Amino acid sequence: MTSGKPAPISRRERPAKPALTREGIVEAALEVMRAEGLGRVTMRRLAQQLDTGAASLYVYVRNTAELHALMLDELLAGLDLSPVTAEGNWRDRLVTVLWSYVRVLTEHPELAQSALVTRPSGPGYLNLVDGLLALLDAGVSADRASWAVDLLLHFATSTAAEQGTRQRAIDAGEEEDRLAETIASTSAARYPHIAALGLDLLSGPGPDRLTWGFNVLISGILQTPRPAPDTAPGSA
Amino acid sequence: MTSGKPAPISRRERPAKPALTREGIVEAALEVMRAEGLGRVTMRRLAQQLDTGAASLYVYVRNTAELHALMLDELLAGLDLSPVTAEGNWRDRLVTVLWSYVRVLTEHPELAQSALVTRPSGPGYLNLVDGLLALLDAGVSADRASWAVDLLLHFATSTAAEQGTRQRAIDAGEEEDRLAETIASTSAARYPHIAALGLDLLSGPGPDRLTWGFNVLISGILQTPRPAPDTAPGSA
DNA sequence: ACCTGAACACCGTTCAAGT
DNA sequence: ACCTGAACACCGTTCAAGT
Repeated sequence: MTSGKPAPISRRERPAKPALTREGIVEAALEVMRAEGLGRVTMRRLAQQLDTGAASLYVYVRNTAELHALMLDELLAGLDLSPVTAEGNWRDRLVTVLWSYVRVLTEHPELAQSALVTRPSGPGYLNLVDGLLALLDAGVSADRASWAVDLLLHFATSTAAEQGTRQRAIDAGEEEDRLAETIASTSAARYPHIAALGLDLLSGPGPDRLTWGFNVLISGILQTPRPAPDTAPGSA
Repeated sequence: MTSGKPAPISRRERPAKPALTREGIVEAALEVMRAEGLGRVTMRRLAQQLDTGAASLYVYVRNTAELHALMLDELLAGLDLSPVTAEGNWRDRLVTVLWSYVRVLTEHPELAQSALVTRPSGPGYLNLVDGLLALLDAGVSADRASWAVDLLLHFATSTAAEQGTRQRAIDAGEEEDRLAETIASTSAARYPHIAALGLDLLSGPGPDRLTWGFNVLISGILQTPRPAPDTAPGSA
């Protein structure tokens, strides 16, 4: 992706065997993921890709969870944060940045899922958070921005995790069908409100819905102050 | 670990060997989960618990994902939905029900994670959705309630998934420490807004924060109409 | 119809031993 | 210091064969 490495070890020929580095491992992992999905990014498969043994990877990466976190951060480092400093309505710019975050995660939905469990902490993530805070600065106080950024990213991440994995999962659509069937066959007596809504309930998280969600969150944030700390604020 | 196994095979005595059923399997799975965590609820471990072979389970359960969904629905069926029909402010009652949902999921956080991927569709879930719709009915139009219930459950589920798994994950706290360290050592130049907030950024999703989140969502929902369908509404 | 053993094709992680 | 093979302790799922 960056630049062509000029044949590092190569005793004579060989595709290179690029000498293990943390960065190289992460890059290879992203490659495998793009080609075969995160499910195939296992230590063993990855070692094979790098022409080494699985055990070697543990010199550079603590475990699979850390590997995933590194992969995600690499992706986040590629985000376009220019809207942060652009002209125009801060709300619109905020939504734009959030959308670009969701877009990245939706392309690699399994990573989104792992981000839900292991909170990222790399430079890519910190950059994003800092940008979002800058945008929120225009609209809310700092303490509220702190919770707000968490809420917004949380929503964005979990939406991506949900959507994406669902596309792939369980033979695409079968699940949807099952739910649709359930709703259709549901006695209006047992679940009256669901029956009344019918299929609208699963119109699914299209783009409209995500944008609506962002707007709900932002409006809500603007209207809801943080509660005053009740117990001593410094209590560990 | 649990108790001394009292002579297992015995053709005469025996605790019963309860004859496999879908319900029995789910129940046993919940037992194993409560005792050893969802990570240990594997087909093989479960089969062992039920004194049979792993292959036998596939007669009753399509795969591991379905098993997890069944387990979750069983848990949801136990929710207290009485606030739905109680007296009082609908917003408060809505938050109460959502809180009870989160409480269940937080006790079994790994299930929350799986719920994010495989949308539940059992009676327990439908019951909950119907109840939430009933509550929302007091405040918003039906079409908005449809999206709202999704958004609220989504937030609740992912919060539980995040919190819970994080407690266990990566040696409890190490990750937090790492992030805190990063923030502390962060040059205020590179991430000025993060530096300005300092540790408040990771004050963590305590109860206050979840309640704040629900209030943000509800306020936002009340203020944000669904967009008018732009393209032909019936387009597949 | 239900149940089973055995097999297939995998996993993450550790560790003693090599270079 | 880094790398490796081999081992440990597991997985989900399928399938032919039994009852």
